[in-house]
Amino acid sequence: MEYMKREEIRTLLRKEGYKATEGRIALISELAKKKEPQTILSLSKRLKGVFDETNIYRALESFITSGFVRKIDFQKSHGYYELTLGEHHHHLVCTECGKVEDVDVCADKLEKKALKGAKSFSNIKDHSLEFFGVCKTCLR
Amino acid sequence: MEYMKREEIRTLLRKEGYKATEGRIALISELAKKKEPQTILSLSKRLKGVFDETNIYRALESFITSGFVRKIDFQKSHGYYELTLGEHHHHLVCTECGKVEDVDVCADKLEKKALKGAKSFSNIKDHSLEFFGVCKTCLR
DNA sequence: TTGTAAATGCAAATAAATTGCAATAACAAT
DNA sequence: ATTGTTATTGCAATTTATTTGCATTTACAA
Repeated sequence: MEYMKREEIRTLLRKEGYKATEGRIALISELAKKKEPQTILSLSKRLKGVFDETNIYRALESFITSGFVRKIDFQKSHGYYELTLGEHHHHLVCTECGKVEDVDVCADKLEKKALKGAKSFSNIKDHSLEFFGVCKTCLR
Repeated sequence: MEYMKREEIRTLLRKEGYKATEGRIALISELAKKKEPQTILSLSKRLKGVFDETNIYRALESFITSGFVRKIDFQKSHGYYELTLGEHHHHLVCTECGKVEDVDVCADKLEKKALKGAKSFSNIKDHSLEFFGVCKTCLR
């Protein structure tokens, strides 16, 4: 994801059964602009006057259910959100400054293995995988 | 972790540079009693009169820094915490009812691989890995 | 014992997420 | 194009989660 055309976003929304409103289009557009996961606060600042915080919460929650947005935990008291369109990927996060870098590893195989060993589950829909360390800058 | 002796907890705290206070001992003892990650709310109910919520937050935060507690994301608006003593493990979580099952897979190897490909990091200290699905009970 | 720094409890503040509801907009069906 | 229906929105108010400040207390080294 780098940039998404308005029509592309409208199509996505309709396909998932949503009305293609300005607010939701703008939200998805903002998510698509950056490849790092974003906070509600940051999104709501950039969507001021277009889509308020309450609705960002509501939209993101439903998008997560639909499966094209993912909530990510960076060990903070608030969540981070990103589109799951395109290549699914994971992150390496600096525990000092919060810097985020994408990593090109994935737990697909582990997911299969985990499902095999599972007692109470017959399916796994998704997984989260984040790595934590101290970045080179903070190391001094 | 199943159960930790008082002296064992005191030793751990001292080793990590903390004063072995009743509150912290009780907190760690509660964490050790269950193998599922626990919420602040649940902990603070069980520690009523012994260690208040504020201090549970403070203690857990410092224990995370020390490395023997981990905060886990189950896609809720609040955190879950567990001891990382003993075998490090991951979870399979029901997105409907919140049921948690331990899984016996780990991303150790992926961690090494991720570090190799990392640009801004020269070390990785930890990782989180959670699987999400719908449990058999909720499937009806 | 006792001094001292760390830890605690309590109150209050801030931040994050959720809910209710009347007004509005999207879009399917005319 | 117009209209009716229903999802969606904005706003205000709540609730829940987390953090901070500070005076008092406690652990423990000396």
